[in-house]
Amino acid sequence: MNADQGTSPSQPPTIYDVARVAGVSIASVSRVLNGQRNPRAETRERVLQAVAQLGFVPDQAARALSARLKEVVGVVVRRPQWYDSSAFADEDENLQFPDMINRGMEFVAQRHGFDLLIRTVDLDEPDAGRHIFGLARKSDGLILHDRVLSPEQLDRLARQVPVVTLAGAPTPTTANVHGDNYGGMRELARHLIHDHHYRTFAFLAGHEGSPDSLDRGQALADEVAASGATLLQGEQWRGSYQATGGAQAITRLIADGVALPRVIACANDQSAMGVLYALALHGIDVPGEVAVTGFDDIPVARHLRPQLTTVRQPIQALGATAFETLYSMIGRTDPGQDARGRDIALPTTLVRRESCGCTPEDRSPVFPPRAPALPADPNTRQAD
Amino acid sequence: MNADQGTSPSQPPTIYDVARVAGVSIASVSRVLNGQRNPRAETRERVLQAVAQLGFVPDQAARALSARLKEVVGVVVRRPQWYDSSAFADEDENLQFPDMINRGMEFVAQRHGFDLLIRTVDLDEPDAGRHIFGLARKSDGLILHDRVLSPEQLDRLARQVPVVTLAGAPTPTTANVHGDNYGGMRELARHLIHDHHYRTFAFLAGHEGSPDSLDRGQALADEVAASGATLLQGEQWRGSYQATGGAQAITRLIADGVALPRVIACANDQSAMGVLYALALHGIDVPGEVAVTGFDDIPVARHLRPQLTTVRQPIQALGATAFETLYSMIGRTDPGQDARGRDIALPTTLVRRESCGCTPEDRSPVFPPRAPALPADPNTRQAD
DNA sequence: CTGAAAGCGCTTACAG
DNA sequence: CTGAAAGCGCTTACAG
Repeated sequence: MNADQGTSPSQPPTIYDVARVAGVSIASVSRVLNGQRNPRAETRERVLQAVAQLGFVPDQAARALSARLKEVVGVVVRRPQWYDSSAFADEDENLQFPDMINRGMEFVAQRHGFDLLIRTVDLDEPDAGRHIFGLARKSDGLILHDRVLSPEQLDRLARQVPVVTLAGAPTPTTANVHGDNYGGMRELARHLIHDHHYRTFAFLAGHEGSPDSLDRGQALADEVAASGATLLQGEQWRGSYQATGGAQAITRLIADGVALPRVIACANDQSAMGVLYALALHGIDVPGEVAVTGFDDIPVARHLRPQLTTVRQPIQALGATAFETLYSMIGRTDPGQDARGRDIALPTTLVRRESCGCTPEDRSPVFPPRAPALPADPNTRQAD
Repeated sequence: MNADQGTSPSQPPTIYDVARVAGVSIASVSRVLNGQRNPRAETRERVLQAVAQLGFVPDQAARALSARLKEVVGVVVRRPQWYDSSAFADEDENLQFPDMINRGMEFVAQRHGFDLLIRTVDLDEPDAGRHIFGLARKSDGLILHDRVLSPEQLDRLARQVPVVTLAGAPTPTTANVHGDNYGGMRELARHLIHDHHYRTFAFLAGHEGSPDSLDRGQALADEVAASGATLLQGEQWRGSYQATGGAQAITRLIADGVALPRVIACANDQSAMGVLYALALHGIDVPGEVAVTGFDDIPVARHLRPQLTTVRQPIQALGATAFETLYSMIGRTDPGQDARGRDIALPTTLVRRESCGCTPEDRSPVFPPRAPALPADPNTRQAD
């Protein structure tokens, strides 16, 4: 008899419809739905009944406008850049790492009723910054992966909305979350130097200016210097955090007739994948002739041949921590004891597999679980 | 002198601020920003000037409420389920496939000014459905990965908001997008049967009831039957679309002393990864003793040893097509010639690598590009 | 405990 | 071409 009967997409019911059916005011409907000020049992009952009958779910744009809270966090991921953009439009290469971080964010975000608005930006694009400011107006706060804004833009953005960066550096108005790059690479370097007695090294860097890459490279350089070993240097050891970048760098070095070092320590696992690929193509044995290591311990690292020795970052925890940090900044007007300005480092662990020259003693018949992927919920006594 | 000067997070400017600074009405501001009804050059000039000066960006919640368009699409991804949820909390295993699809969606979504609100749902959770309906009120439409709703729920949802499914089945009120599962697996099966002359097969299925898995299994079964070869059957050949599921299935079969078939065709690449892993653990040579194949051609497939023979799906195009289809349904009240009820299949291609027994002739020194990942923009004459 | 009303920040007929 | 005003669907002081 009414419009709701048709099969065509009818307008969803509004709070007015619920109020009418329940015979109460919209204020009462709002109150029972938001658990405010204990409505009378009967009122509550009638409202709930009407809500169920109509299948009412509040429109979140209206709610956001009124409550000044969207319950949405914007996430900006950097789109990989290419040396040769036409031949390698295969951007999916490095999907894994940022996506695992996002998964960690999402997990904790859900516990707070938040959703993630994900946006990939191409830094080559002229107004990448404008898109990020636009995203900010669809969200309550922003999490930025890996340097997507200039310091000036970042400052201007952080003045309008809470911002947390990943793999960046904290500013007075933003917080930063990262893995313990220096400590992780130091542990790996010591293993290579003292346990394996390797003497010549190269660090295949990530993209230019990346703080993660800088810290990792510095740790390796320091340990190599301390032990009197040799570190090859130069722009030819610049990668891109991608498999293609790693493969191309090695291919070029070999083509140029450069003597390879005993160890190639890569800025991340993706690069190492490309390096392994290129070395295999040229018949160079890993780890027999050249040892290769990564950083991150993305899930595929253990599926490579040889299995990749790497430094495990608590990838999902990075995302979870970034979200929790941002969440603590949202809706807070007092710039008092909040997270702004903090630099949060999460511990890493060395994972020795085969590509460094180790022989794993015990291989479990199934995949080793990636222990505590996420921190316990600090806001809940009991997991639900 | 005014509040904007401080370093504390000040309120972003509103359209009223812009109107005041420009000396015009908010209606005029709105008009120049939305390109409506050609405002006078001088008006336009003053507004733009004020906008730039204040760094004004419209609040999207307010815009959404007023314009009845959020420019947000909700994407629901299914969270993997585990046989043993405690030991394998390593959910990142199958991240790649859905995330690549999402990347394809995002790419075209950006061209329309849309963002993606991504939500992972745990089907074991009691009210997974409620969360999806909640997501719907934050979006203009929903894209559902791989069966996350019962047919009844789906119908109720589709009545309120446009819905496109991936790897599902179309309904009178929803559209579905999928790869050509049957055709792809048929081509692979014929290659295995007629080129390699294999005679015993097993199909490691995906999770129960998955239309993708069903279609792929059926294609294999049909070809095997047509050639008089043998297909092993039974619940022990049930996987989960995850590497862990594949590894466990094989480990269990071997423990049970079951004779392995000459070929294990897996429902997807992730499962094949786990199968390769488990076979290697038991010293079984691939493809010498057992050939293994996948489906999807996710980027790591070529990095496995042996390189994985598989059926390539146009993964990002699946996402892009899903978005375009949904987009065509948004804001459309006439249920006329729209996409509802359509089932859109995208072509697949066989990728012969090593795991089936082939020897790749030419390996390019770099990664072969994944040709046209995305369809051209039908709404733009010239790529920008 | 509950309702009438104001207000969140926009867009868009409606007049002029 | 432009402004005053209504309205999008909620939440939340403010009265009662």
